[in-house]
Amino acid sequence: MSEKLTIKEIAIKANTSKTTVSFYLNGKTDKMSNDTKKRIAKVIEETNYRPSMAARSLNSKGTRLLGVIIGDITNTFANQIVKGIDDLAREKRYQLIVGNSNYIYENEEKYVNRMLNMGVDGFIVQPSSHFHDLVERIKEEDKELVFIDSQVSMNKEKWVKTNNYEAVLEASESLIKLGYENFIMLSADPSVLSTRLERTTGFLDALKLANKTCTTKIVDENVASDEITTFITDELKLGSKTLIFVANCWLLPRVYVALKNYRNLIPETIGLLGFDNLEWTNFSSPTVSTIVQPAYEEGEQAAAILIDAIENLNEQVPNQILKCSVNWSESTQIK
Amino acid sequence: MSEKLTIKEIAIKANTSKTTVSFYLNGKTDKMSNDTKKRIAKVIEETNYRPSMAARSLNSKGTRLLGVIIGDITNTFANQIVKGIDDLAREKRYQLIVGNSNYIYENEEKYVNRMLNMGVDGFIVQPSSHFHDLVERIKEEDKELVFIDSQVSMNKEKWVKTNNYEAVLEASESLIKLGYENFIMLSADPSVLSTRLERTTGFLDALKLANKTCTTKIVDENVASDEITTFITDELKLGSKTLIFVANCWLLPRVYVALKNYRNLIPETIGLLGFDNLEWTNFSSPTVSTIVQPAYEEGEQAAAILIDAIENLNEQVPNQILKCSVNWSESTQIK
DNA sequence: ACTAAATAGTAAACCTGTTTGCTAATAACG
DNA sequence: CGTTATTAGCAAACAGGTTTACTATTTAGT
Repeated sequence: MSEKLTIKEIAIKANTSKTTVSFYLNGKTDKMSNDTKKRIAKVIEETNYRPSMAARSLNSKGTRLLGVIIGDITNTFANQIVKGIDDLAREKRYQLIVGNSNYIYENEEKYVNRMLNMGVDGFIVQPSSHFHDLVERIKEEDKELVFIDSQVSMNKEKWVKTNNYEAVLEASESLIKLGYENFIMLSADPSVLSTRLERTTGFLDALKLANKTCTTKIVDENVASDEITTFITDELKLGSKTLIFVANCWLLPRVYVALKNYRNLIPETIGLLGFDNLEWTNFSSPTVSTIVQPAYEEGEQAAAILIDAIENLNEQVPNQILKCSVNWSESTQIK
Repeated sequence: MSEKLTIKEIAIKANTSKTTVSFYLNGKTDKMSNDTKKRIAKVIEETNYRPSMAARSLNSKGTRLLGVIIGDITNTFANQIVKGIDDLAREKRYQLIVGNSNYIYENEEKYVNRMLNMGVDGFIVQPSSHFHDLVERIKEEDKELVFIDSQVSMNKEKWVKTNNYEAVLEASESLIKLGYENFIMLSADPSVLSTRLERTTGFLDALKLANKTCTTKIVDENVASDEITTFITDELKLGSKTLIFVANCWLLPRVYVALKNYRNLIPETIGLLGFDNLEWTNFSSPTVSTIVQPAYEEGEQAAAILIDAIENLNEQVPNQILKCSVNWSESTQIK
């Protein structure tokens, strides 16, 4: 079927030239008679003509594509971020290309290259700590970059994040006051993601201020549930009030399962504090207290900053720190 | 900085012609001396040259972009589908562009147009019932299309789905045998999505076979929780065993909350059967029985079929019906 | 040794829009 | 009325690759 129509055919049908049609399509209609405009509009309408993006972006006018690289899109937090980005991007007529890095440098590199290939106008990245080298590559090609959630260098880049450190510090302090004596922290490798480091440091600093110590376990996503269960069981010094802080949302369910036989001790003897707005923590018994990040807003902000940079406006304030809130629930006593 | 290099410069540096470099880039190296190959490889390596996708796809060679249009990316089911598609696509060097339709025709249309603009090589779509008109538009442009989850016309299109009807029918029948007398069904509008219709029909057919009747409530995503709570409360004829079937994953938490004051009656007096693999149903108390679709596999299959069609291979069998399983849990008695 | 076939490589046309530089035609001005 | 300024519009060059059609050089075959 589709003899795919080109701007040339439109021009012929509208009895004008390619140039004029092109101007029309790009809104440069100031030097154009109403009659011509109408003729072109009519033909475009009738033929349902849509210009080829490929040909357009050949002239390096930009592709209206944004590259989004995020650690794990299957978790709710990342999901909401992307939704926030997408909603704003769509409003501004940009389209997302999303990549899942699993926080692995090789994947980040692969996506950066691919997205540069495709001619994205800019990047929003939740970077692993190794992303550093890729920043240069992106800058070499004059593409804009906004970090989200985590960051690599505070210096020159644009970013949006949440106050992980302060939020954990404050929440921990208020829990310490409730009389917990024994502390356990579980986290994924803090050297991989700056937010992880902020969270673990926040917790440890709170303990330090209160002269408490803590047992820490660093795990990765492949950790066996058994291993966590064994660890938790070993570390629970029953009799002394224990607070368990789980720094990553995907880790929380595993810890929760490990606590299966101790649920009746929650929250009096065992306190549990997690991260992020997970649907199930509202339905579990007991429900779980979590520190909640404004993920959707984070995404919106990042998109606004990026698009602003791409279009050379200077309206958005870069580098925003958004505040977390705490969803106090049954797994911790309330002050 | 970046004097962006073109194939011409590479050719000059490698002391050869554009043509030869182009052939090299596309793997047409059969008629090429090893020496030439090495020279080109070296220059590309040194300069970190990457050809412009825009220029490439101008020659209508395809963009290696796949358009994915899905109802609601924030639910786990859709998420797993997209992950399945993405994993396979990445393996085959395709890139996804994902759009959220919210099951609304206008959004579907917008995304189809935009993705056609961008020159995607094909579509994977979870279509609303109104998608019909867009099928033609896609076919007019000779793009491939694979429906996933839902479908519009059984006739000519390719699709991958799960056996919603049979799964619901069987699960319901086995529950009816346990002695439930009173039946409640909640669903989103079945006329919008074919899977919804299959599920509701499956449930009603099971009841019909057993000579039972059912109270049905059709809601949309904006329904107030209060409304559901009131409905549930009104319909629960305590004393007679009641089975509640919730046909949509996003609806289940709202119903669950509505049952707050009746949880001790579960599962003896009240049975609850939901849909999809939701993390929280494993942590709630009681845990919830759900019919689980093999979402990730569905995505993989769809991607395999689509890519197969794009590349004109005929290796994949189109039109697969994957089997659901049931995650029997505490919200229903077990046979 | 001489033709036919295979090999290695290239110049030029092409894909579809955008942008530049120029030309008529009309309007404004003195 | 003649000259300049403005308006409306177009031909041609261009963007960065791919593909076609053709040439020159070897190799193979008899």
